[in-house]
Amino acid sequence: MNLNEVKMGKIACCDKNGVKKGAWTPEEDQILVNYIKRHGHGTWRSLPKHAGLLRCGKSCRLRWTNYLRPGIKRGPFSQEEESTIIQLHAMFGNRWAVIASQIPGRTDNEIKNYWNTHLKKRGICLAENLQHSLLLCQSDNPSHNKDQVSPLTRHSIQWESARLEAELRLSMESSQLSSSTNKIADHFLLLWNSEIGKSFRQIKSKHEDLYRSHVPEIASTAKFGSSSCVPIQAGNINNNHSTNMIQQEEDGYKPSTDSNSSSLCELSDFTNTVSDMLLDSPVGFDLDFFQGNEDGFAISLDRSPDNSLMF
DNA sequence: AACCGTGCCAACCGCCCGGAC
DNA sequence: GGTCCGGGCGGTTGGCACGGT
Repeated sequence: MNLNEVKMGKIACCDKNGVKKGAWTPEEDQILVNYIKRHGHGTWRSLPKHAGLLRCGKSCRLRWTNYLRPGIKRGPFSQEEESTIIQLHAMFGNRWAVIASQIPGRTDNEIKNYWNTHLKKRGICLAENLQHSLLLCQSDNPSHNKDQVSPLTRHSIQWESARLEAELRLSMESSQLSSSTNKIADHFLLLWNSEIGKSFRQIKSKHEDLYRSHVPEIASTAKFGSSSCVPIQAGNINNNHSTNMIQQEEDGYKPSTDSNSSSLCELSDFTNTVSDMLLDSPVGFDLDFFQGNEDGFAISLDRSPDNSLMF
């Protein structure tokens, strides 16, 4: 057992087999890189022996794919990458490999870590803050009648709170999805990368800009929510209006009929096209999975009407 | 200066899937 | 059809860094 393993706090159970564990040294990295450059990785299990490394093949593969492989992007995530992660996570849950495949230079491990340490926490904090704000508005201050709270604010809080809770719930439940969803995920990736997916993201951006410009108090704090951009209908929350975009408010805001209606038309067209594509799905899932309605369309990953994912 | 708590992230572990036999 | 094996994936662990007391 070497010093490094002692520092790592791990008893090298494989030491008796001559297999080293723990952090990789620069020397080991160099050996691995040189070998793969010359011979390719071949069979991972036999690689350590041929390369002269005292590691198991699995460890070599992990080190290569997550750290040494060319094209790995280090450093902080950009706004765009973050937004993509959130959107894809809303669709696929904890399927990090699928998400990573859409973000060049980032590994599944890195995305998983980023989600667990940054995004998930941010989502929970925001949801709690919003719920707290709502409670304060409604009960803590007797002189502060809830009717005096701006409908826009109240509606926004309800909306964001409900959506975040549902999004978090979905992320937890997604781990329980059956393997049949793999093919569904593939199909969604196809859509995501198509022109349709591209235009869908543009349309969504339009709605977000509209939303942000009229809900500054939410937009300024709701980085998670505003960038995730995948409003979700929460079934177990008492919010009667959460599925409707904010339409009428006391501050005189009147949504632009033109931009709204054209966006809705685009969304409607998008929905129809997607439905057509999904009819060709090799998986054969029923269309309860993907429903259109007057509010737009919904993707119900668990096929429960109470947990639909609203676009 | 020492200790403690917390966040980050590289690495490990165990399970699962698909291909070969 | 059953078994074995390699590889991939997601969850978890634990050392390090850093800030607060």
